[in-house]
Amino acid sequence: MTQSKTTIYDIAKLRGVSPGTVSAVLNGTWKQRRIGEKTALKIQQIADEHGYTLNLQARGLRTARSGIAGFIVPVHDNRFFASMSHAFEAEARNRDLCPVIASTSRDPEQEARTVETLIAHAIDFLFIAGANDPNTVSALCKSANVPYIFLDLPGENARSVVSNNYGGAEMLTRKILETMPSVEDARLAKPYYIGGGNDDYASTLRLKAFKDTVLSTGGQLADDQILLCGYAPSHAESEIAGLCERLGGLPSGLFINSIRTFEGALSYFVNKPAHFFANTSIGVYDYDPISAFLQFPIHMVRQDSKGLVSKAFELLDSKDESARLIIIEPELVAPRTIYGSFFSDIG
Amino acid sequence: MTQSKTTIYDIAKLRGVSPGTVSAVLNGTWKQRRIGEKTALKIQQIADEHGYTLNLQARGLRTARSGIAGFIVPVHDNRFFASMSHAFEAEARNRDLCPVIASTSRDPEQEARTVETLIAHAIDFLFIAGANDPNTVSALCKSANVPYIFLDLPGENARSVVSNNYGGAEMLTRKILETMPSVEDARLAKPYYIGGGNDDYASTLRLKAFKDTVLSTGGQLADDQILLCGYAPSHAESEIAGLCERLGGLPSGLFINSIRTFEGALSYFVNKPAHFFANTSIGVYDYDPISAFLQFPIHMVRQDSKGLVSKAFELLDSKDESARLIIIEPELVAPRTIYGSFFSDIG
DNA sequence: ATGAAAGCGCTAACAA
DNA sequence: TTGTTAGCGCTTTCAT
Repeated sequence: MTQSKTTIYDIAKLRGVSPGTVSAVLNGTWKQRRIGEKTALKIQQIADEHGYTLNLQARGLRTARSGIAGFIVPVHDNRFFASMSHAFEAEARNRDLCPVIASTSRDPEQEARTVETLIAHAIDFLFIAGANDPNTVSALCKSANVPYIFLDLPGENARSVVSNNYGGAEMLTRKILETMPSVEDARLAKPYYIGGGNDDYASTLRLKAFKDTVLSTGGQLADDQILLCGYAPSHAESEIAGLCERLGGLPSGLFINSIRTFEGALSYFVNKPAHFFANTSIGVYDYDPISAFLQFPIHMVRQDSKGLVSKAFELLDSKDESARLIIIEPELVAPRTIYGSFFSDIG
Repeated sequence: MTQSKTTIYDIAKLRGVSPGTVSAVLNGTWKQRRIGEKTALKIQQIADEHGYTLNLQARGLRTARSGIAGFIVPVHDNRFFASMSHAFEAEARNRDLCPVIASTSRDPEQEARTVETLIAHAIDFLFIAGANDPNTVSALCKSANVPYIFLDLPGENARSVVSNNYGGAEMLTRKILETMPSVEDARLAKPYYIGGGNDDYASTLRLKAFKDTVLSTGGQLADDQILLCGYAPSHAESEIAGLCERLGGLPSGLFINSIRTFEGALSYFVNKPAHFFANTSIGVYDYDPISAFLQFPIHMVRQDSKGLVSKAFELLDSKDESARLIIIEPELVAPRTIYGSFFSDIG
């Protein structure tokens, strides 16, 4: 493999035509350039024989576009974002673009660098899901004149498509309140909220919805009902262990803010007997298909990842570039718990 | 935003120096070019003020490399592949490369097109996980002189890093056989295998390991113990429903070939009472954290996605380009089922 | 310590 | 119906 790559010049020379002709043939514009079919065929054939491969960097340099559609996610190993990636890929392919997906590990600096790199590759447009530093992203895209849309987490003064965190949390809280068994012990007879913080966009809205809904339905709400322990499963585990020990059992209602928090809770639950779960109603703000089959019923909120992506593409198509926020409704998923005979009344 | 992008020429003119100088300053080679520090600083400043952004396509065209590391996965929304993507991103970033991840939806044609596109962008190297048509991928990369490594599914005559499917399935089968409760009914007292096909690389090995292990431990093995129903959860659901109806219950051993097959099985299990699961031992060839907490114990195999990726990078670094197959061991994950009191003896 | 200039491979406007 | 040519923005060798 000492021979360097074949270019249109090589082919032109081989066939005794001009590079321009070869170019036209190879990129499909030869009909409008009214190039003879025999020439075209022959050129194609030579290209194939010599294993010609297009140099997209050269084309991109010339045309000032790359045909790349960029998508940035915080992490790949997360159902919600992975599902968005999937939808993004499909639609980008539909449009004959090359989807390029990058992740930032939630690091603002890496986010900025990634955006810069993508811009430097002359991407056609950029979607950013769960941005860490929306303002910087906005500034970079704007100055490079690259169309961009935020997903899941909105940017100020930019086009954004987000999930209805408030509405979803309200639904979930209502469901928990509805199905909360009545218990004697006053300290147990209250809904608790666990997981995440109050600093990120989504969690702030969810927590507010939880509070509003509890209060508006005449429930009590004290500070000790809110356990902000971040997203790490291990923290959630110790936090919920502490709670259950303080209270002497599971509270009758539990709003769990993410699937990772839930995993932590499960680690604590693992040693508990079945009756431990008899007097509680649990909701998780996230979706996982297997959680639906646990021995106790879990109410889950599934965000519409496909819907988010497809709306973002609609926004991109509408030439209206004014900032606007589109809100997509999530869905409440009922438990499918195996314990039909036991819990079905509160399912 | 009518002004077009700033280039090194603009900056050169602004400062009254030559484009070459600006280039050297902006790409960090100015020290070895022995350019004055004051000049360098000034040029940097002008670049910043004018929002200069590098054009990587131009650089790539010139240098014939792009600084892009390519990774192809079949799908994004899958724990195993998502985890590999994550590891890939991290390591590529470590090396100051831009990680680009694309998926093919298991479509060989899309796979080929994606490889071509990435090659056309002059990627530095390519990893392909779960390739659909390894031979085509090999041919394309080889002819473009792009280093490439297969992951999870090996290519003929190419460097590959794969999971030990045979060994993993053997472990899992052994564990199932060990923990299989003894039952009266002869038709139930056998291990069954469900899910996938016998055409793809991984499944072939797993099935073979299952058969070998069952036979080598003196077990019986008839055709009806093997249910190849593909990967769709819905197929798995009806298949397992049929099986349980034929047998009058769950067999005492069940080898489930993938998490999606398992999801299908759960859909059938959902209406069953607890005693339905009393006399069975279930193993799943895949890992899911929440499955570990189901009411009946699930033995799982977790493939070492990080290990696969890191070995692939090692292979890339070793300049030895000869084809070789590296095998990574998966891990058997014990159940953490909540039913400690009930199933702990067979856990 | 810096400038000049060639050229990476392709496209597209203009000629012929 | 095809050829010619001028760049796209950057790097890099050779001058100075």
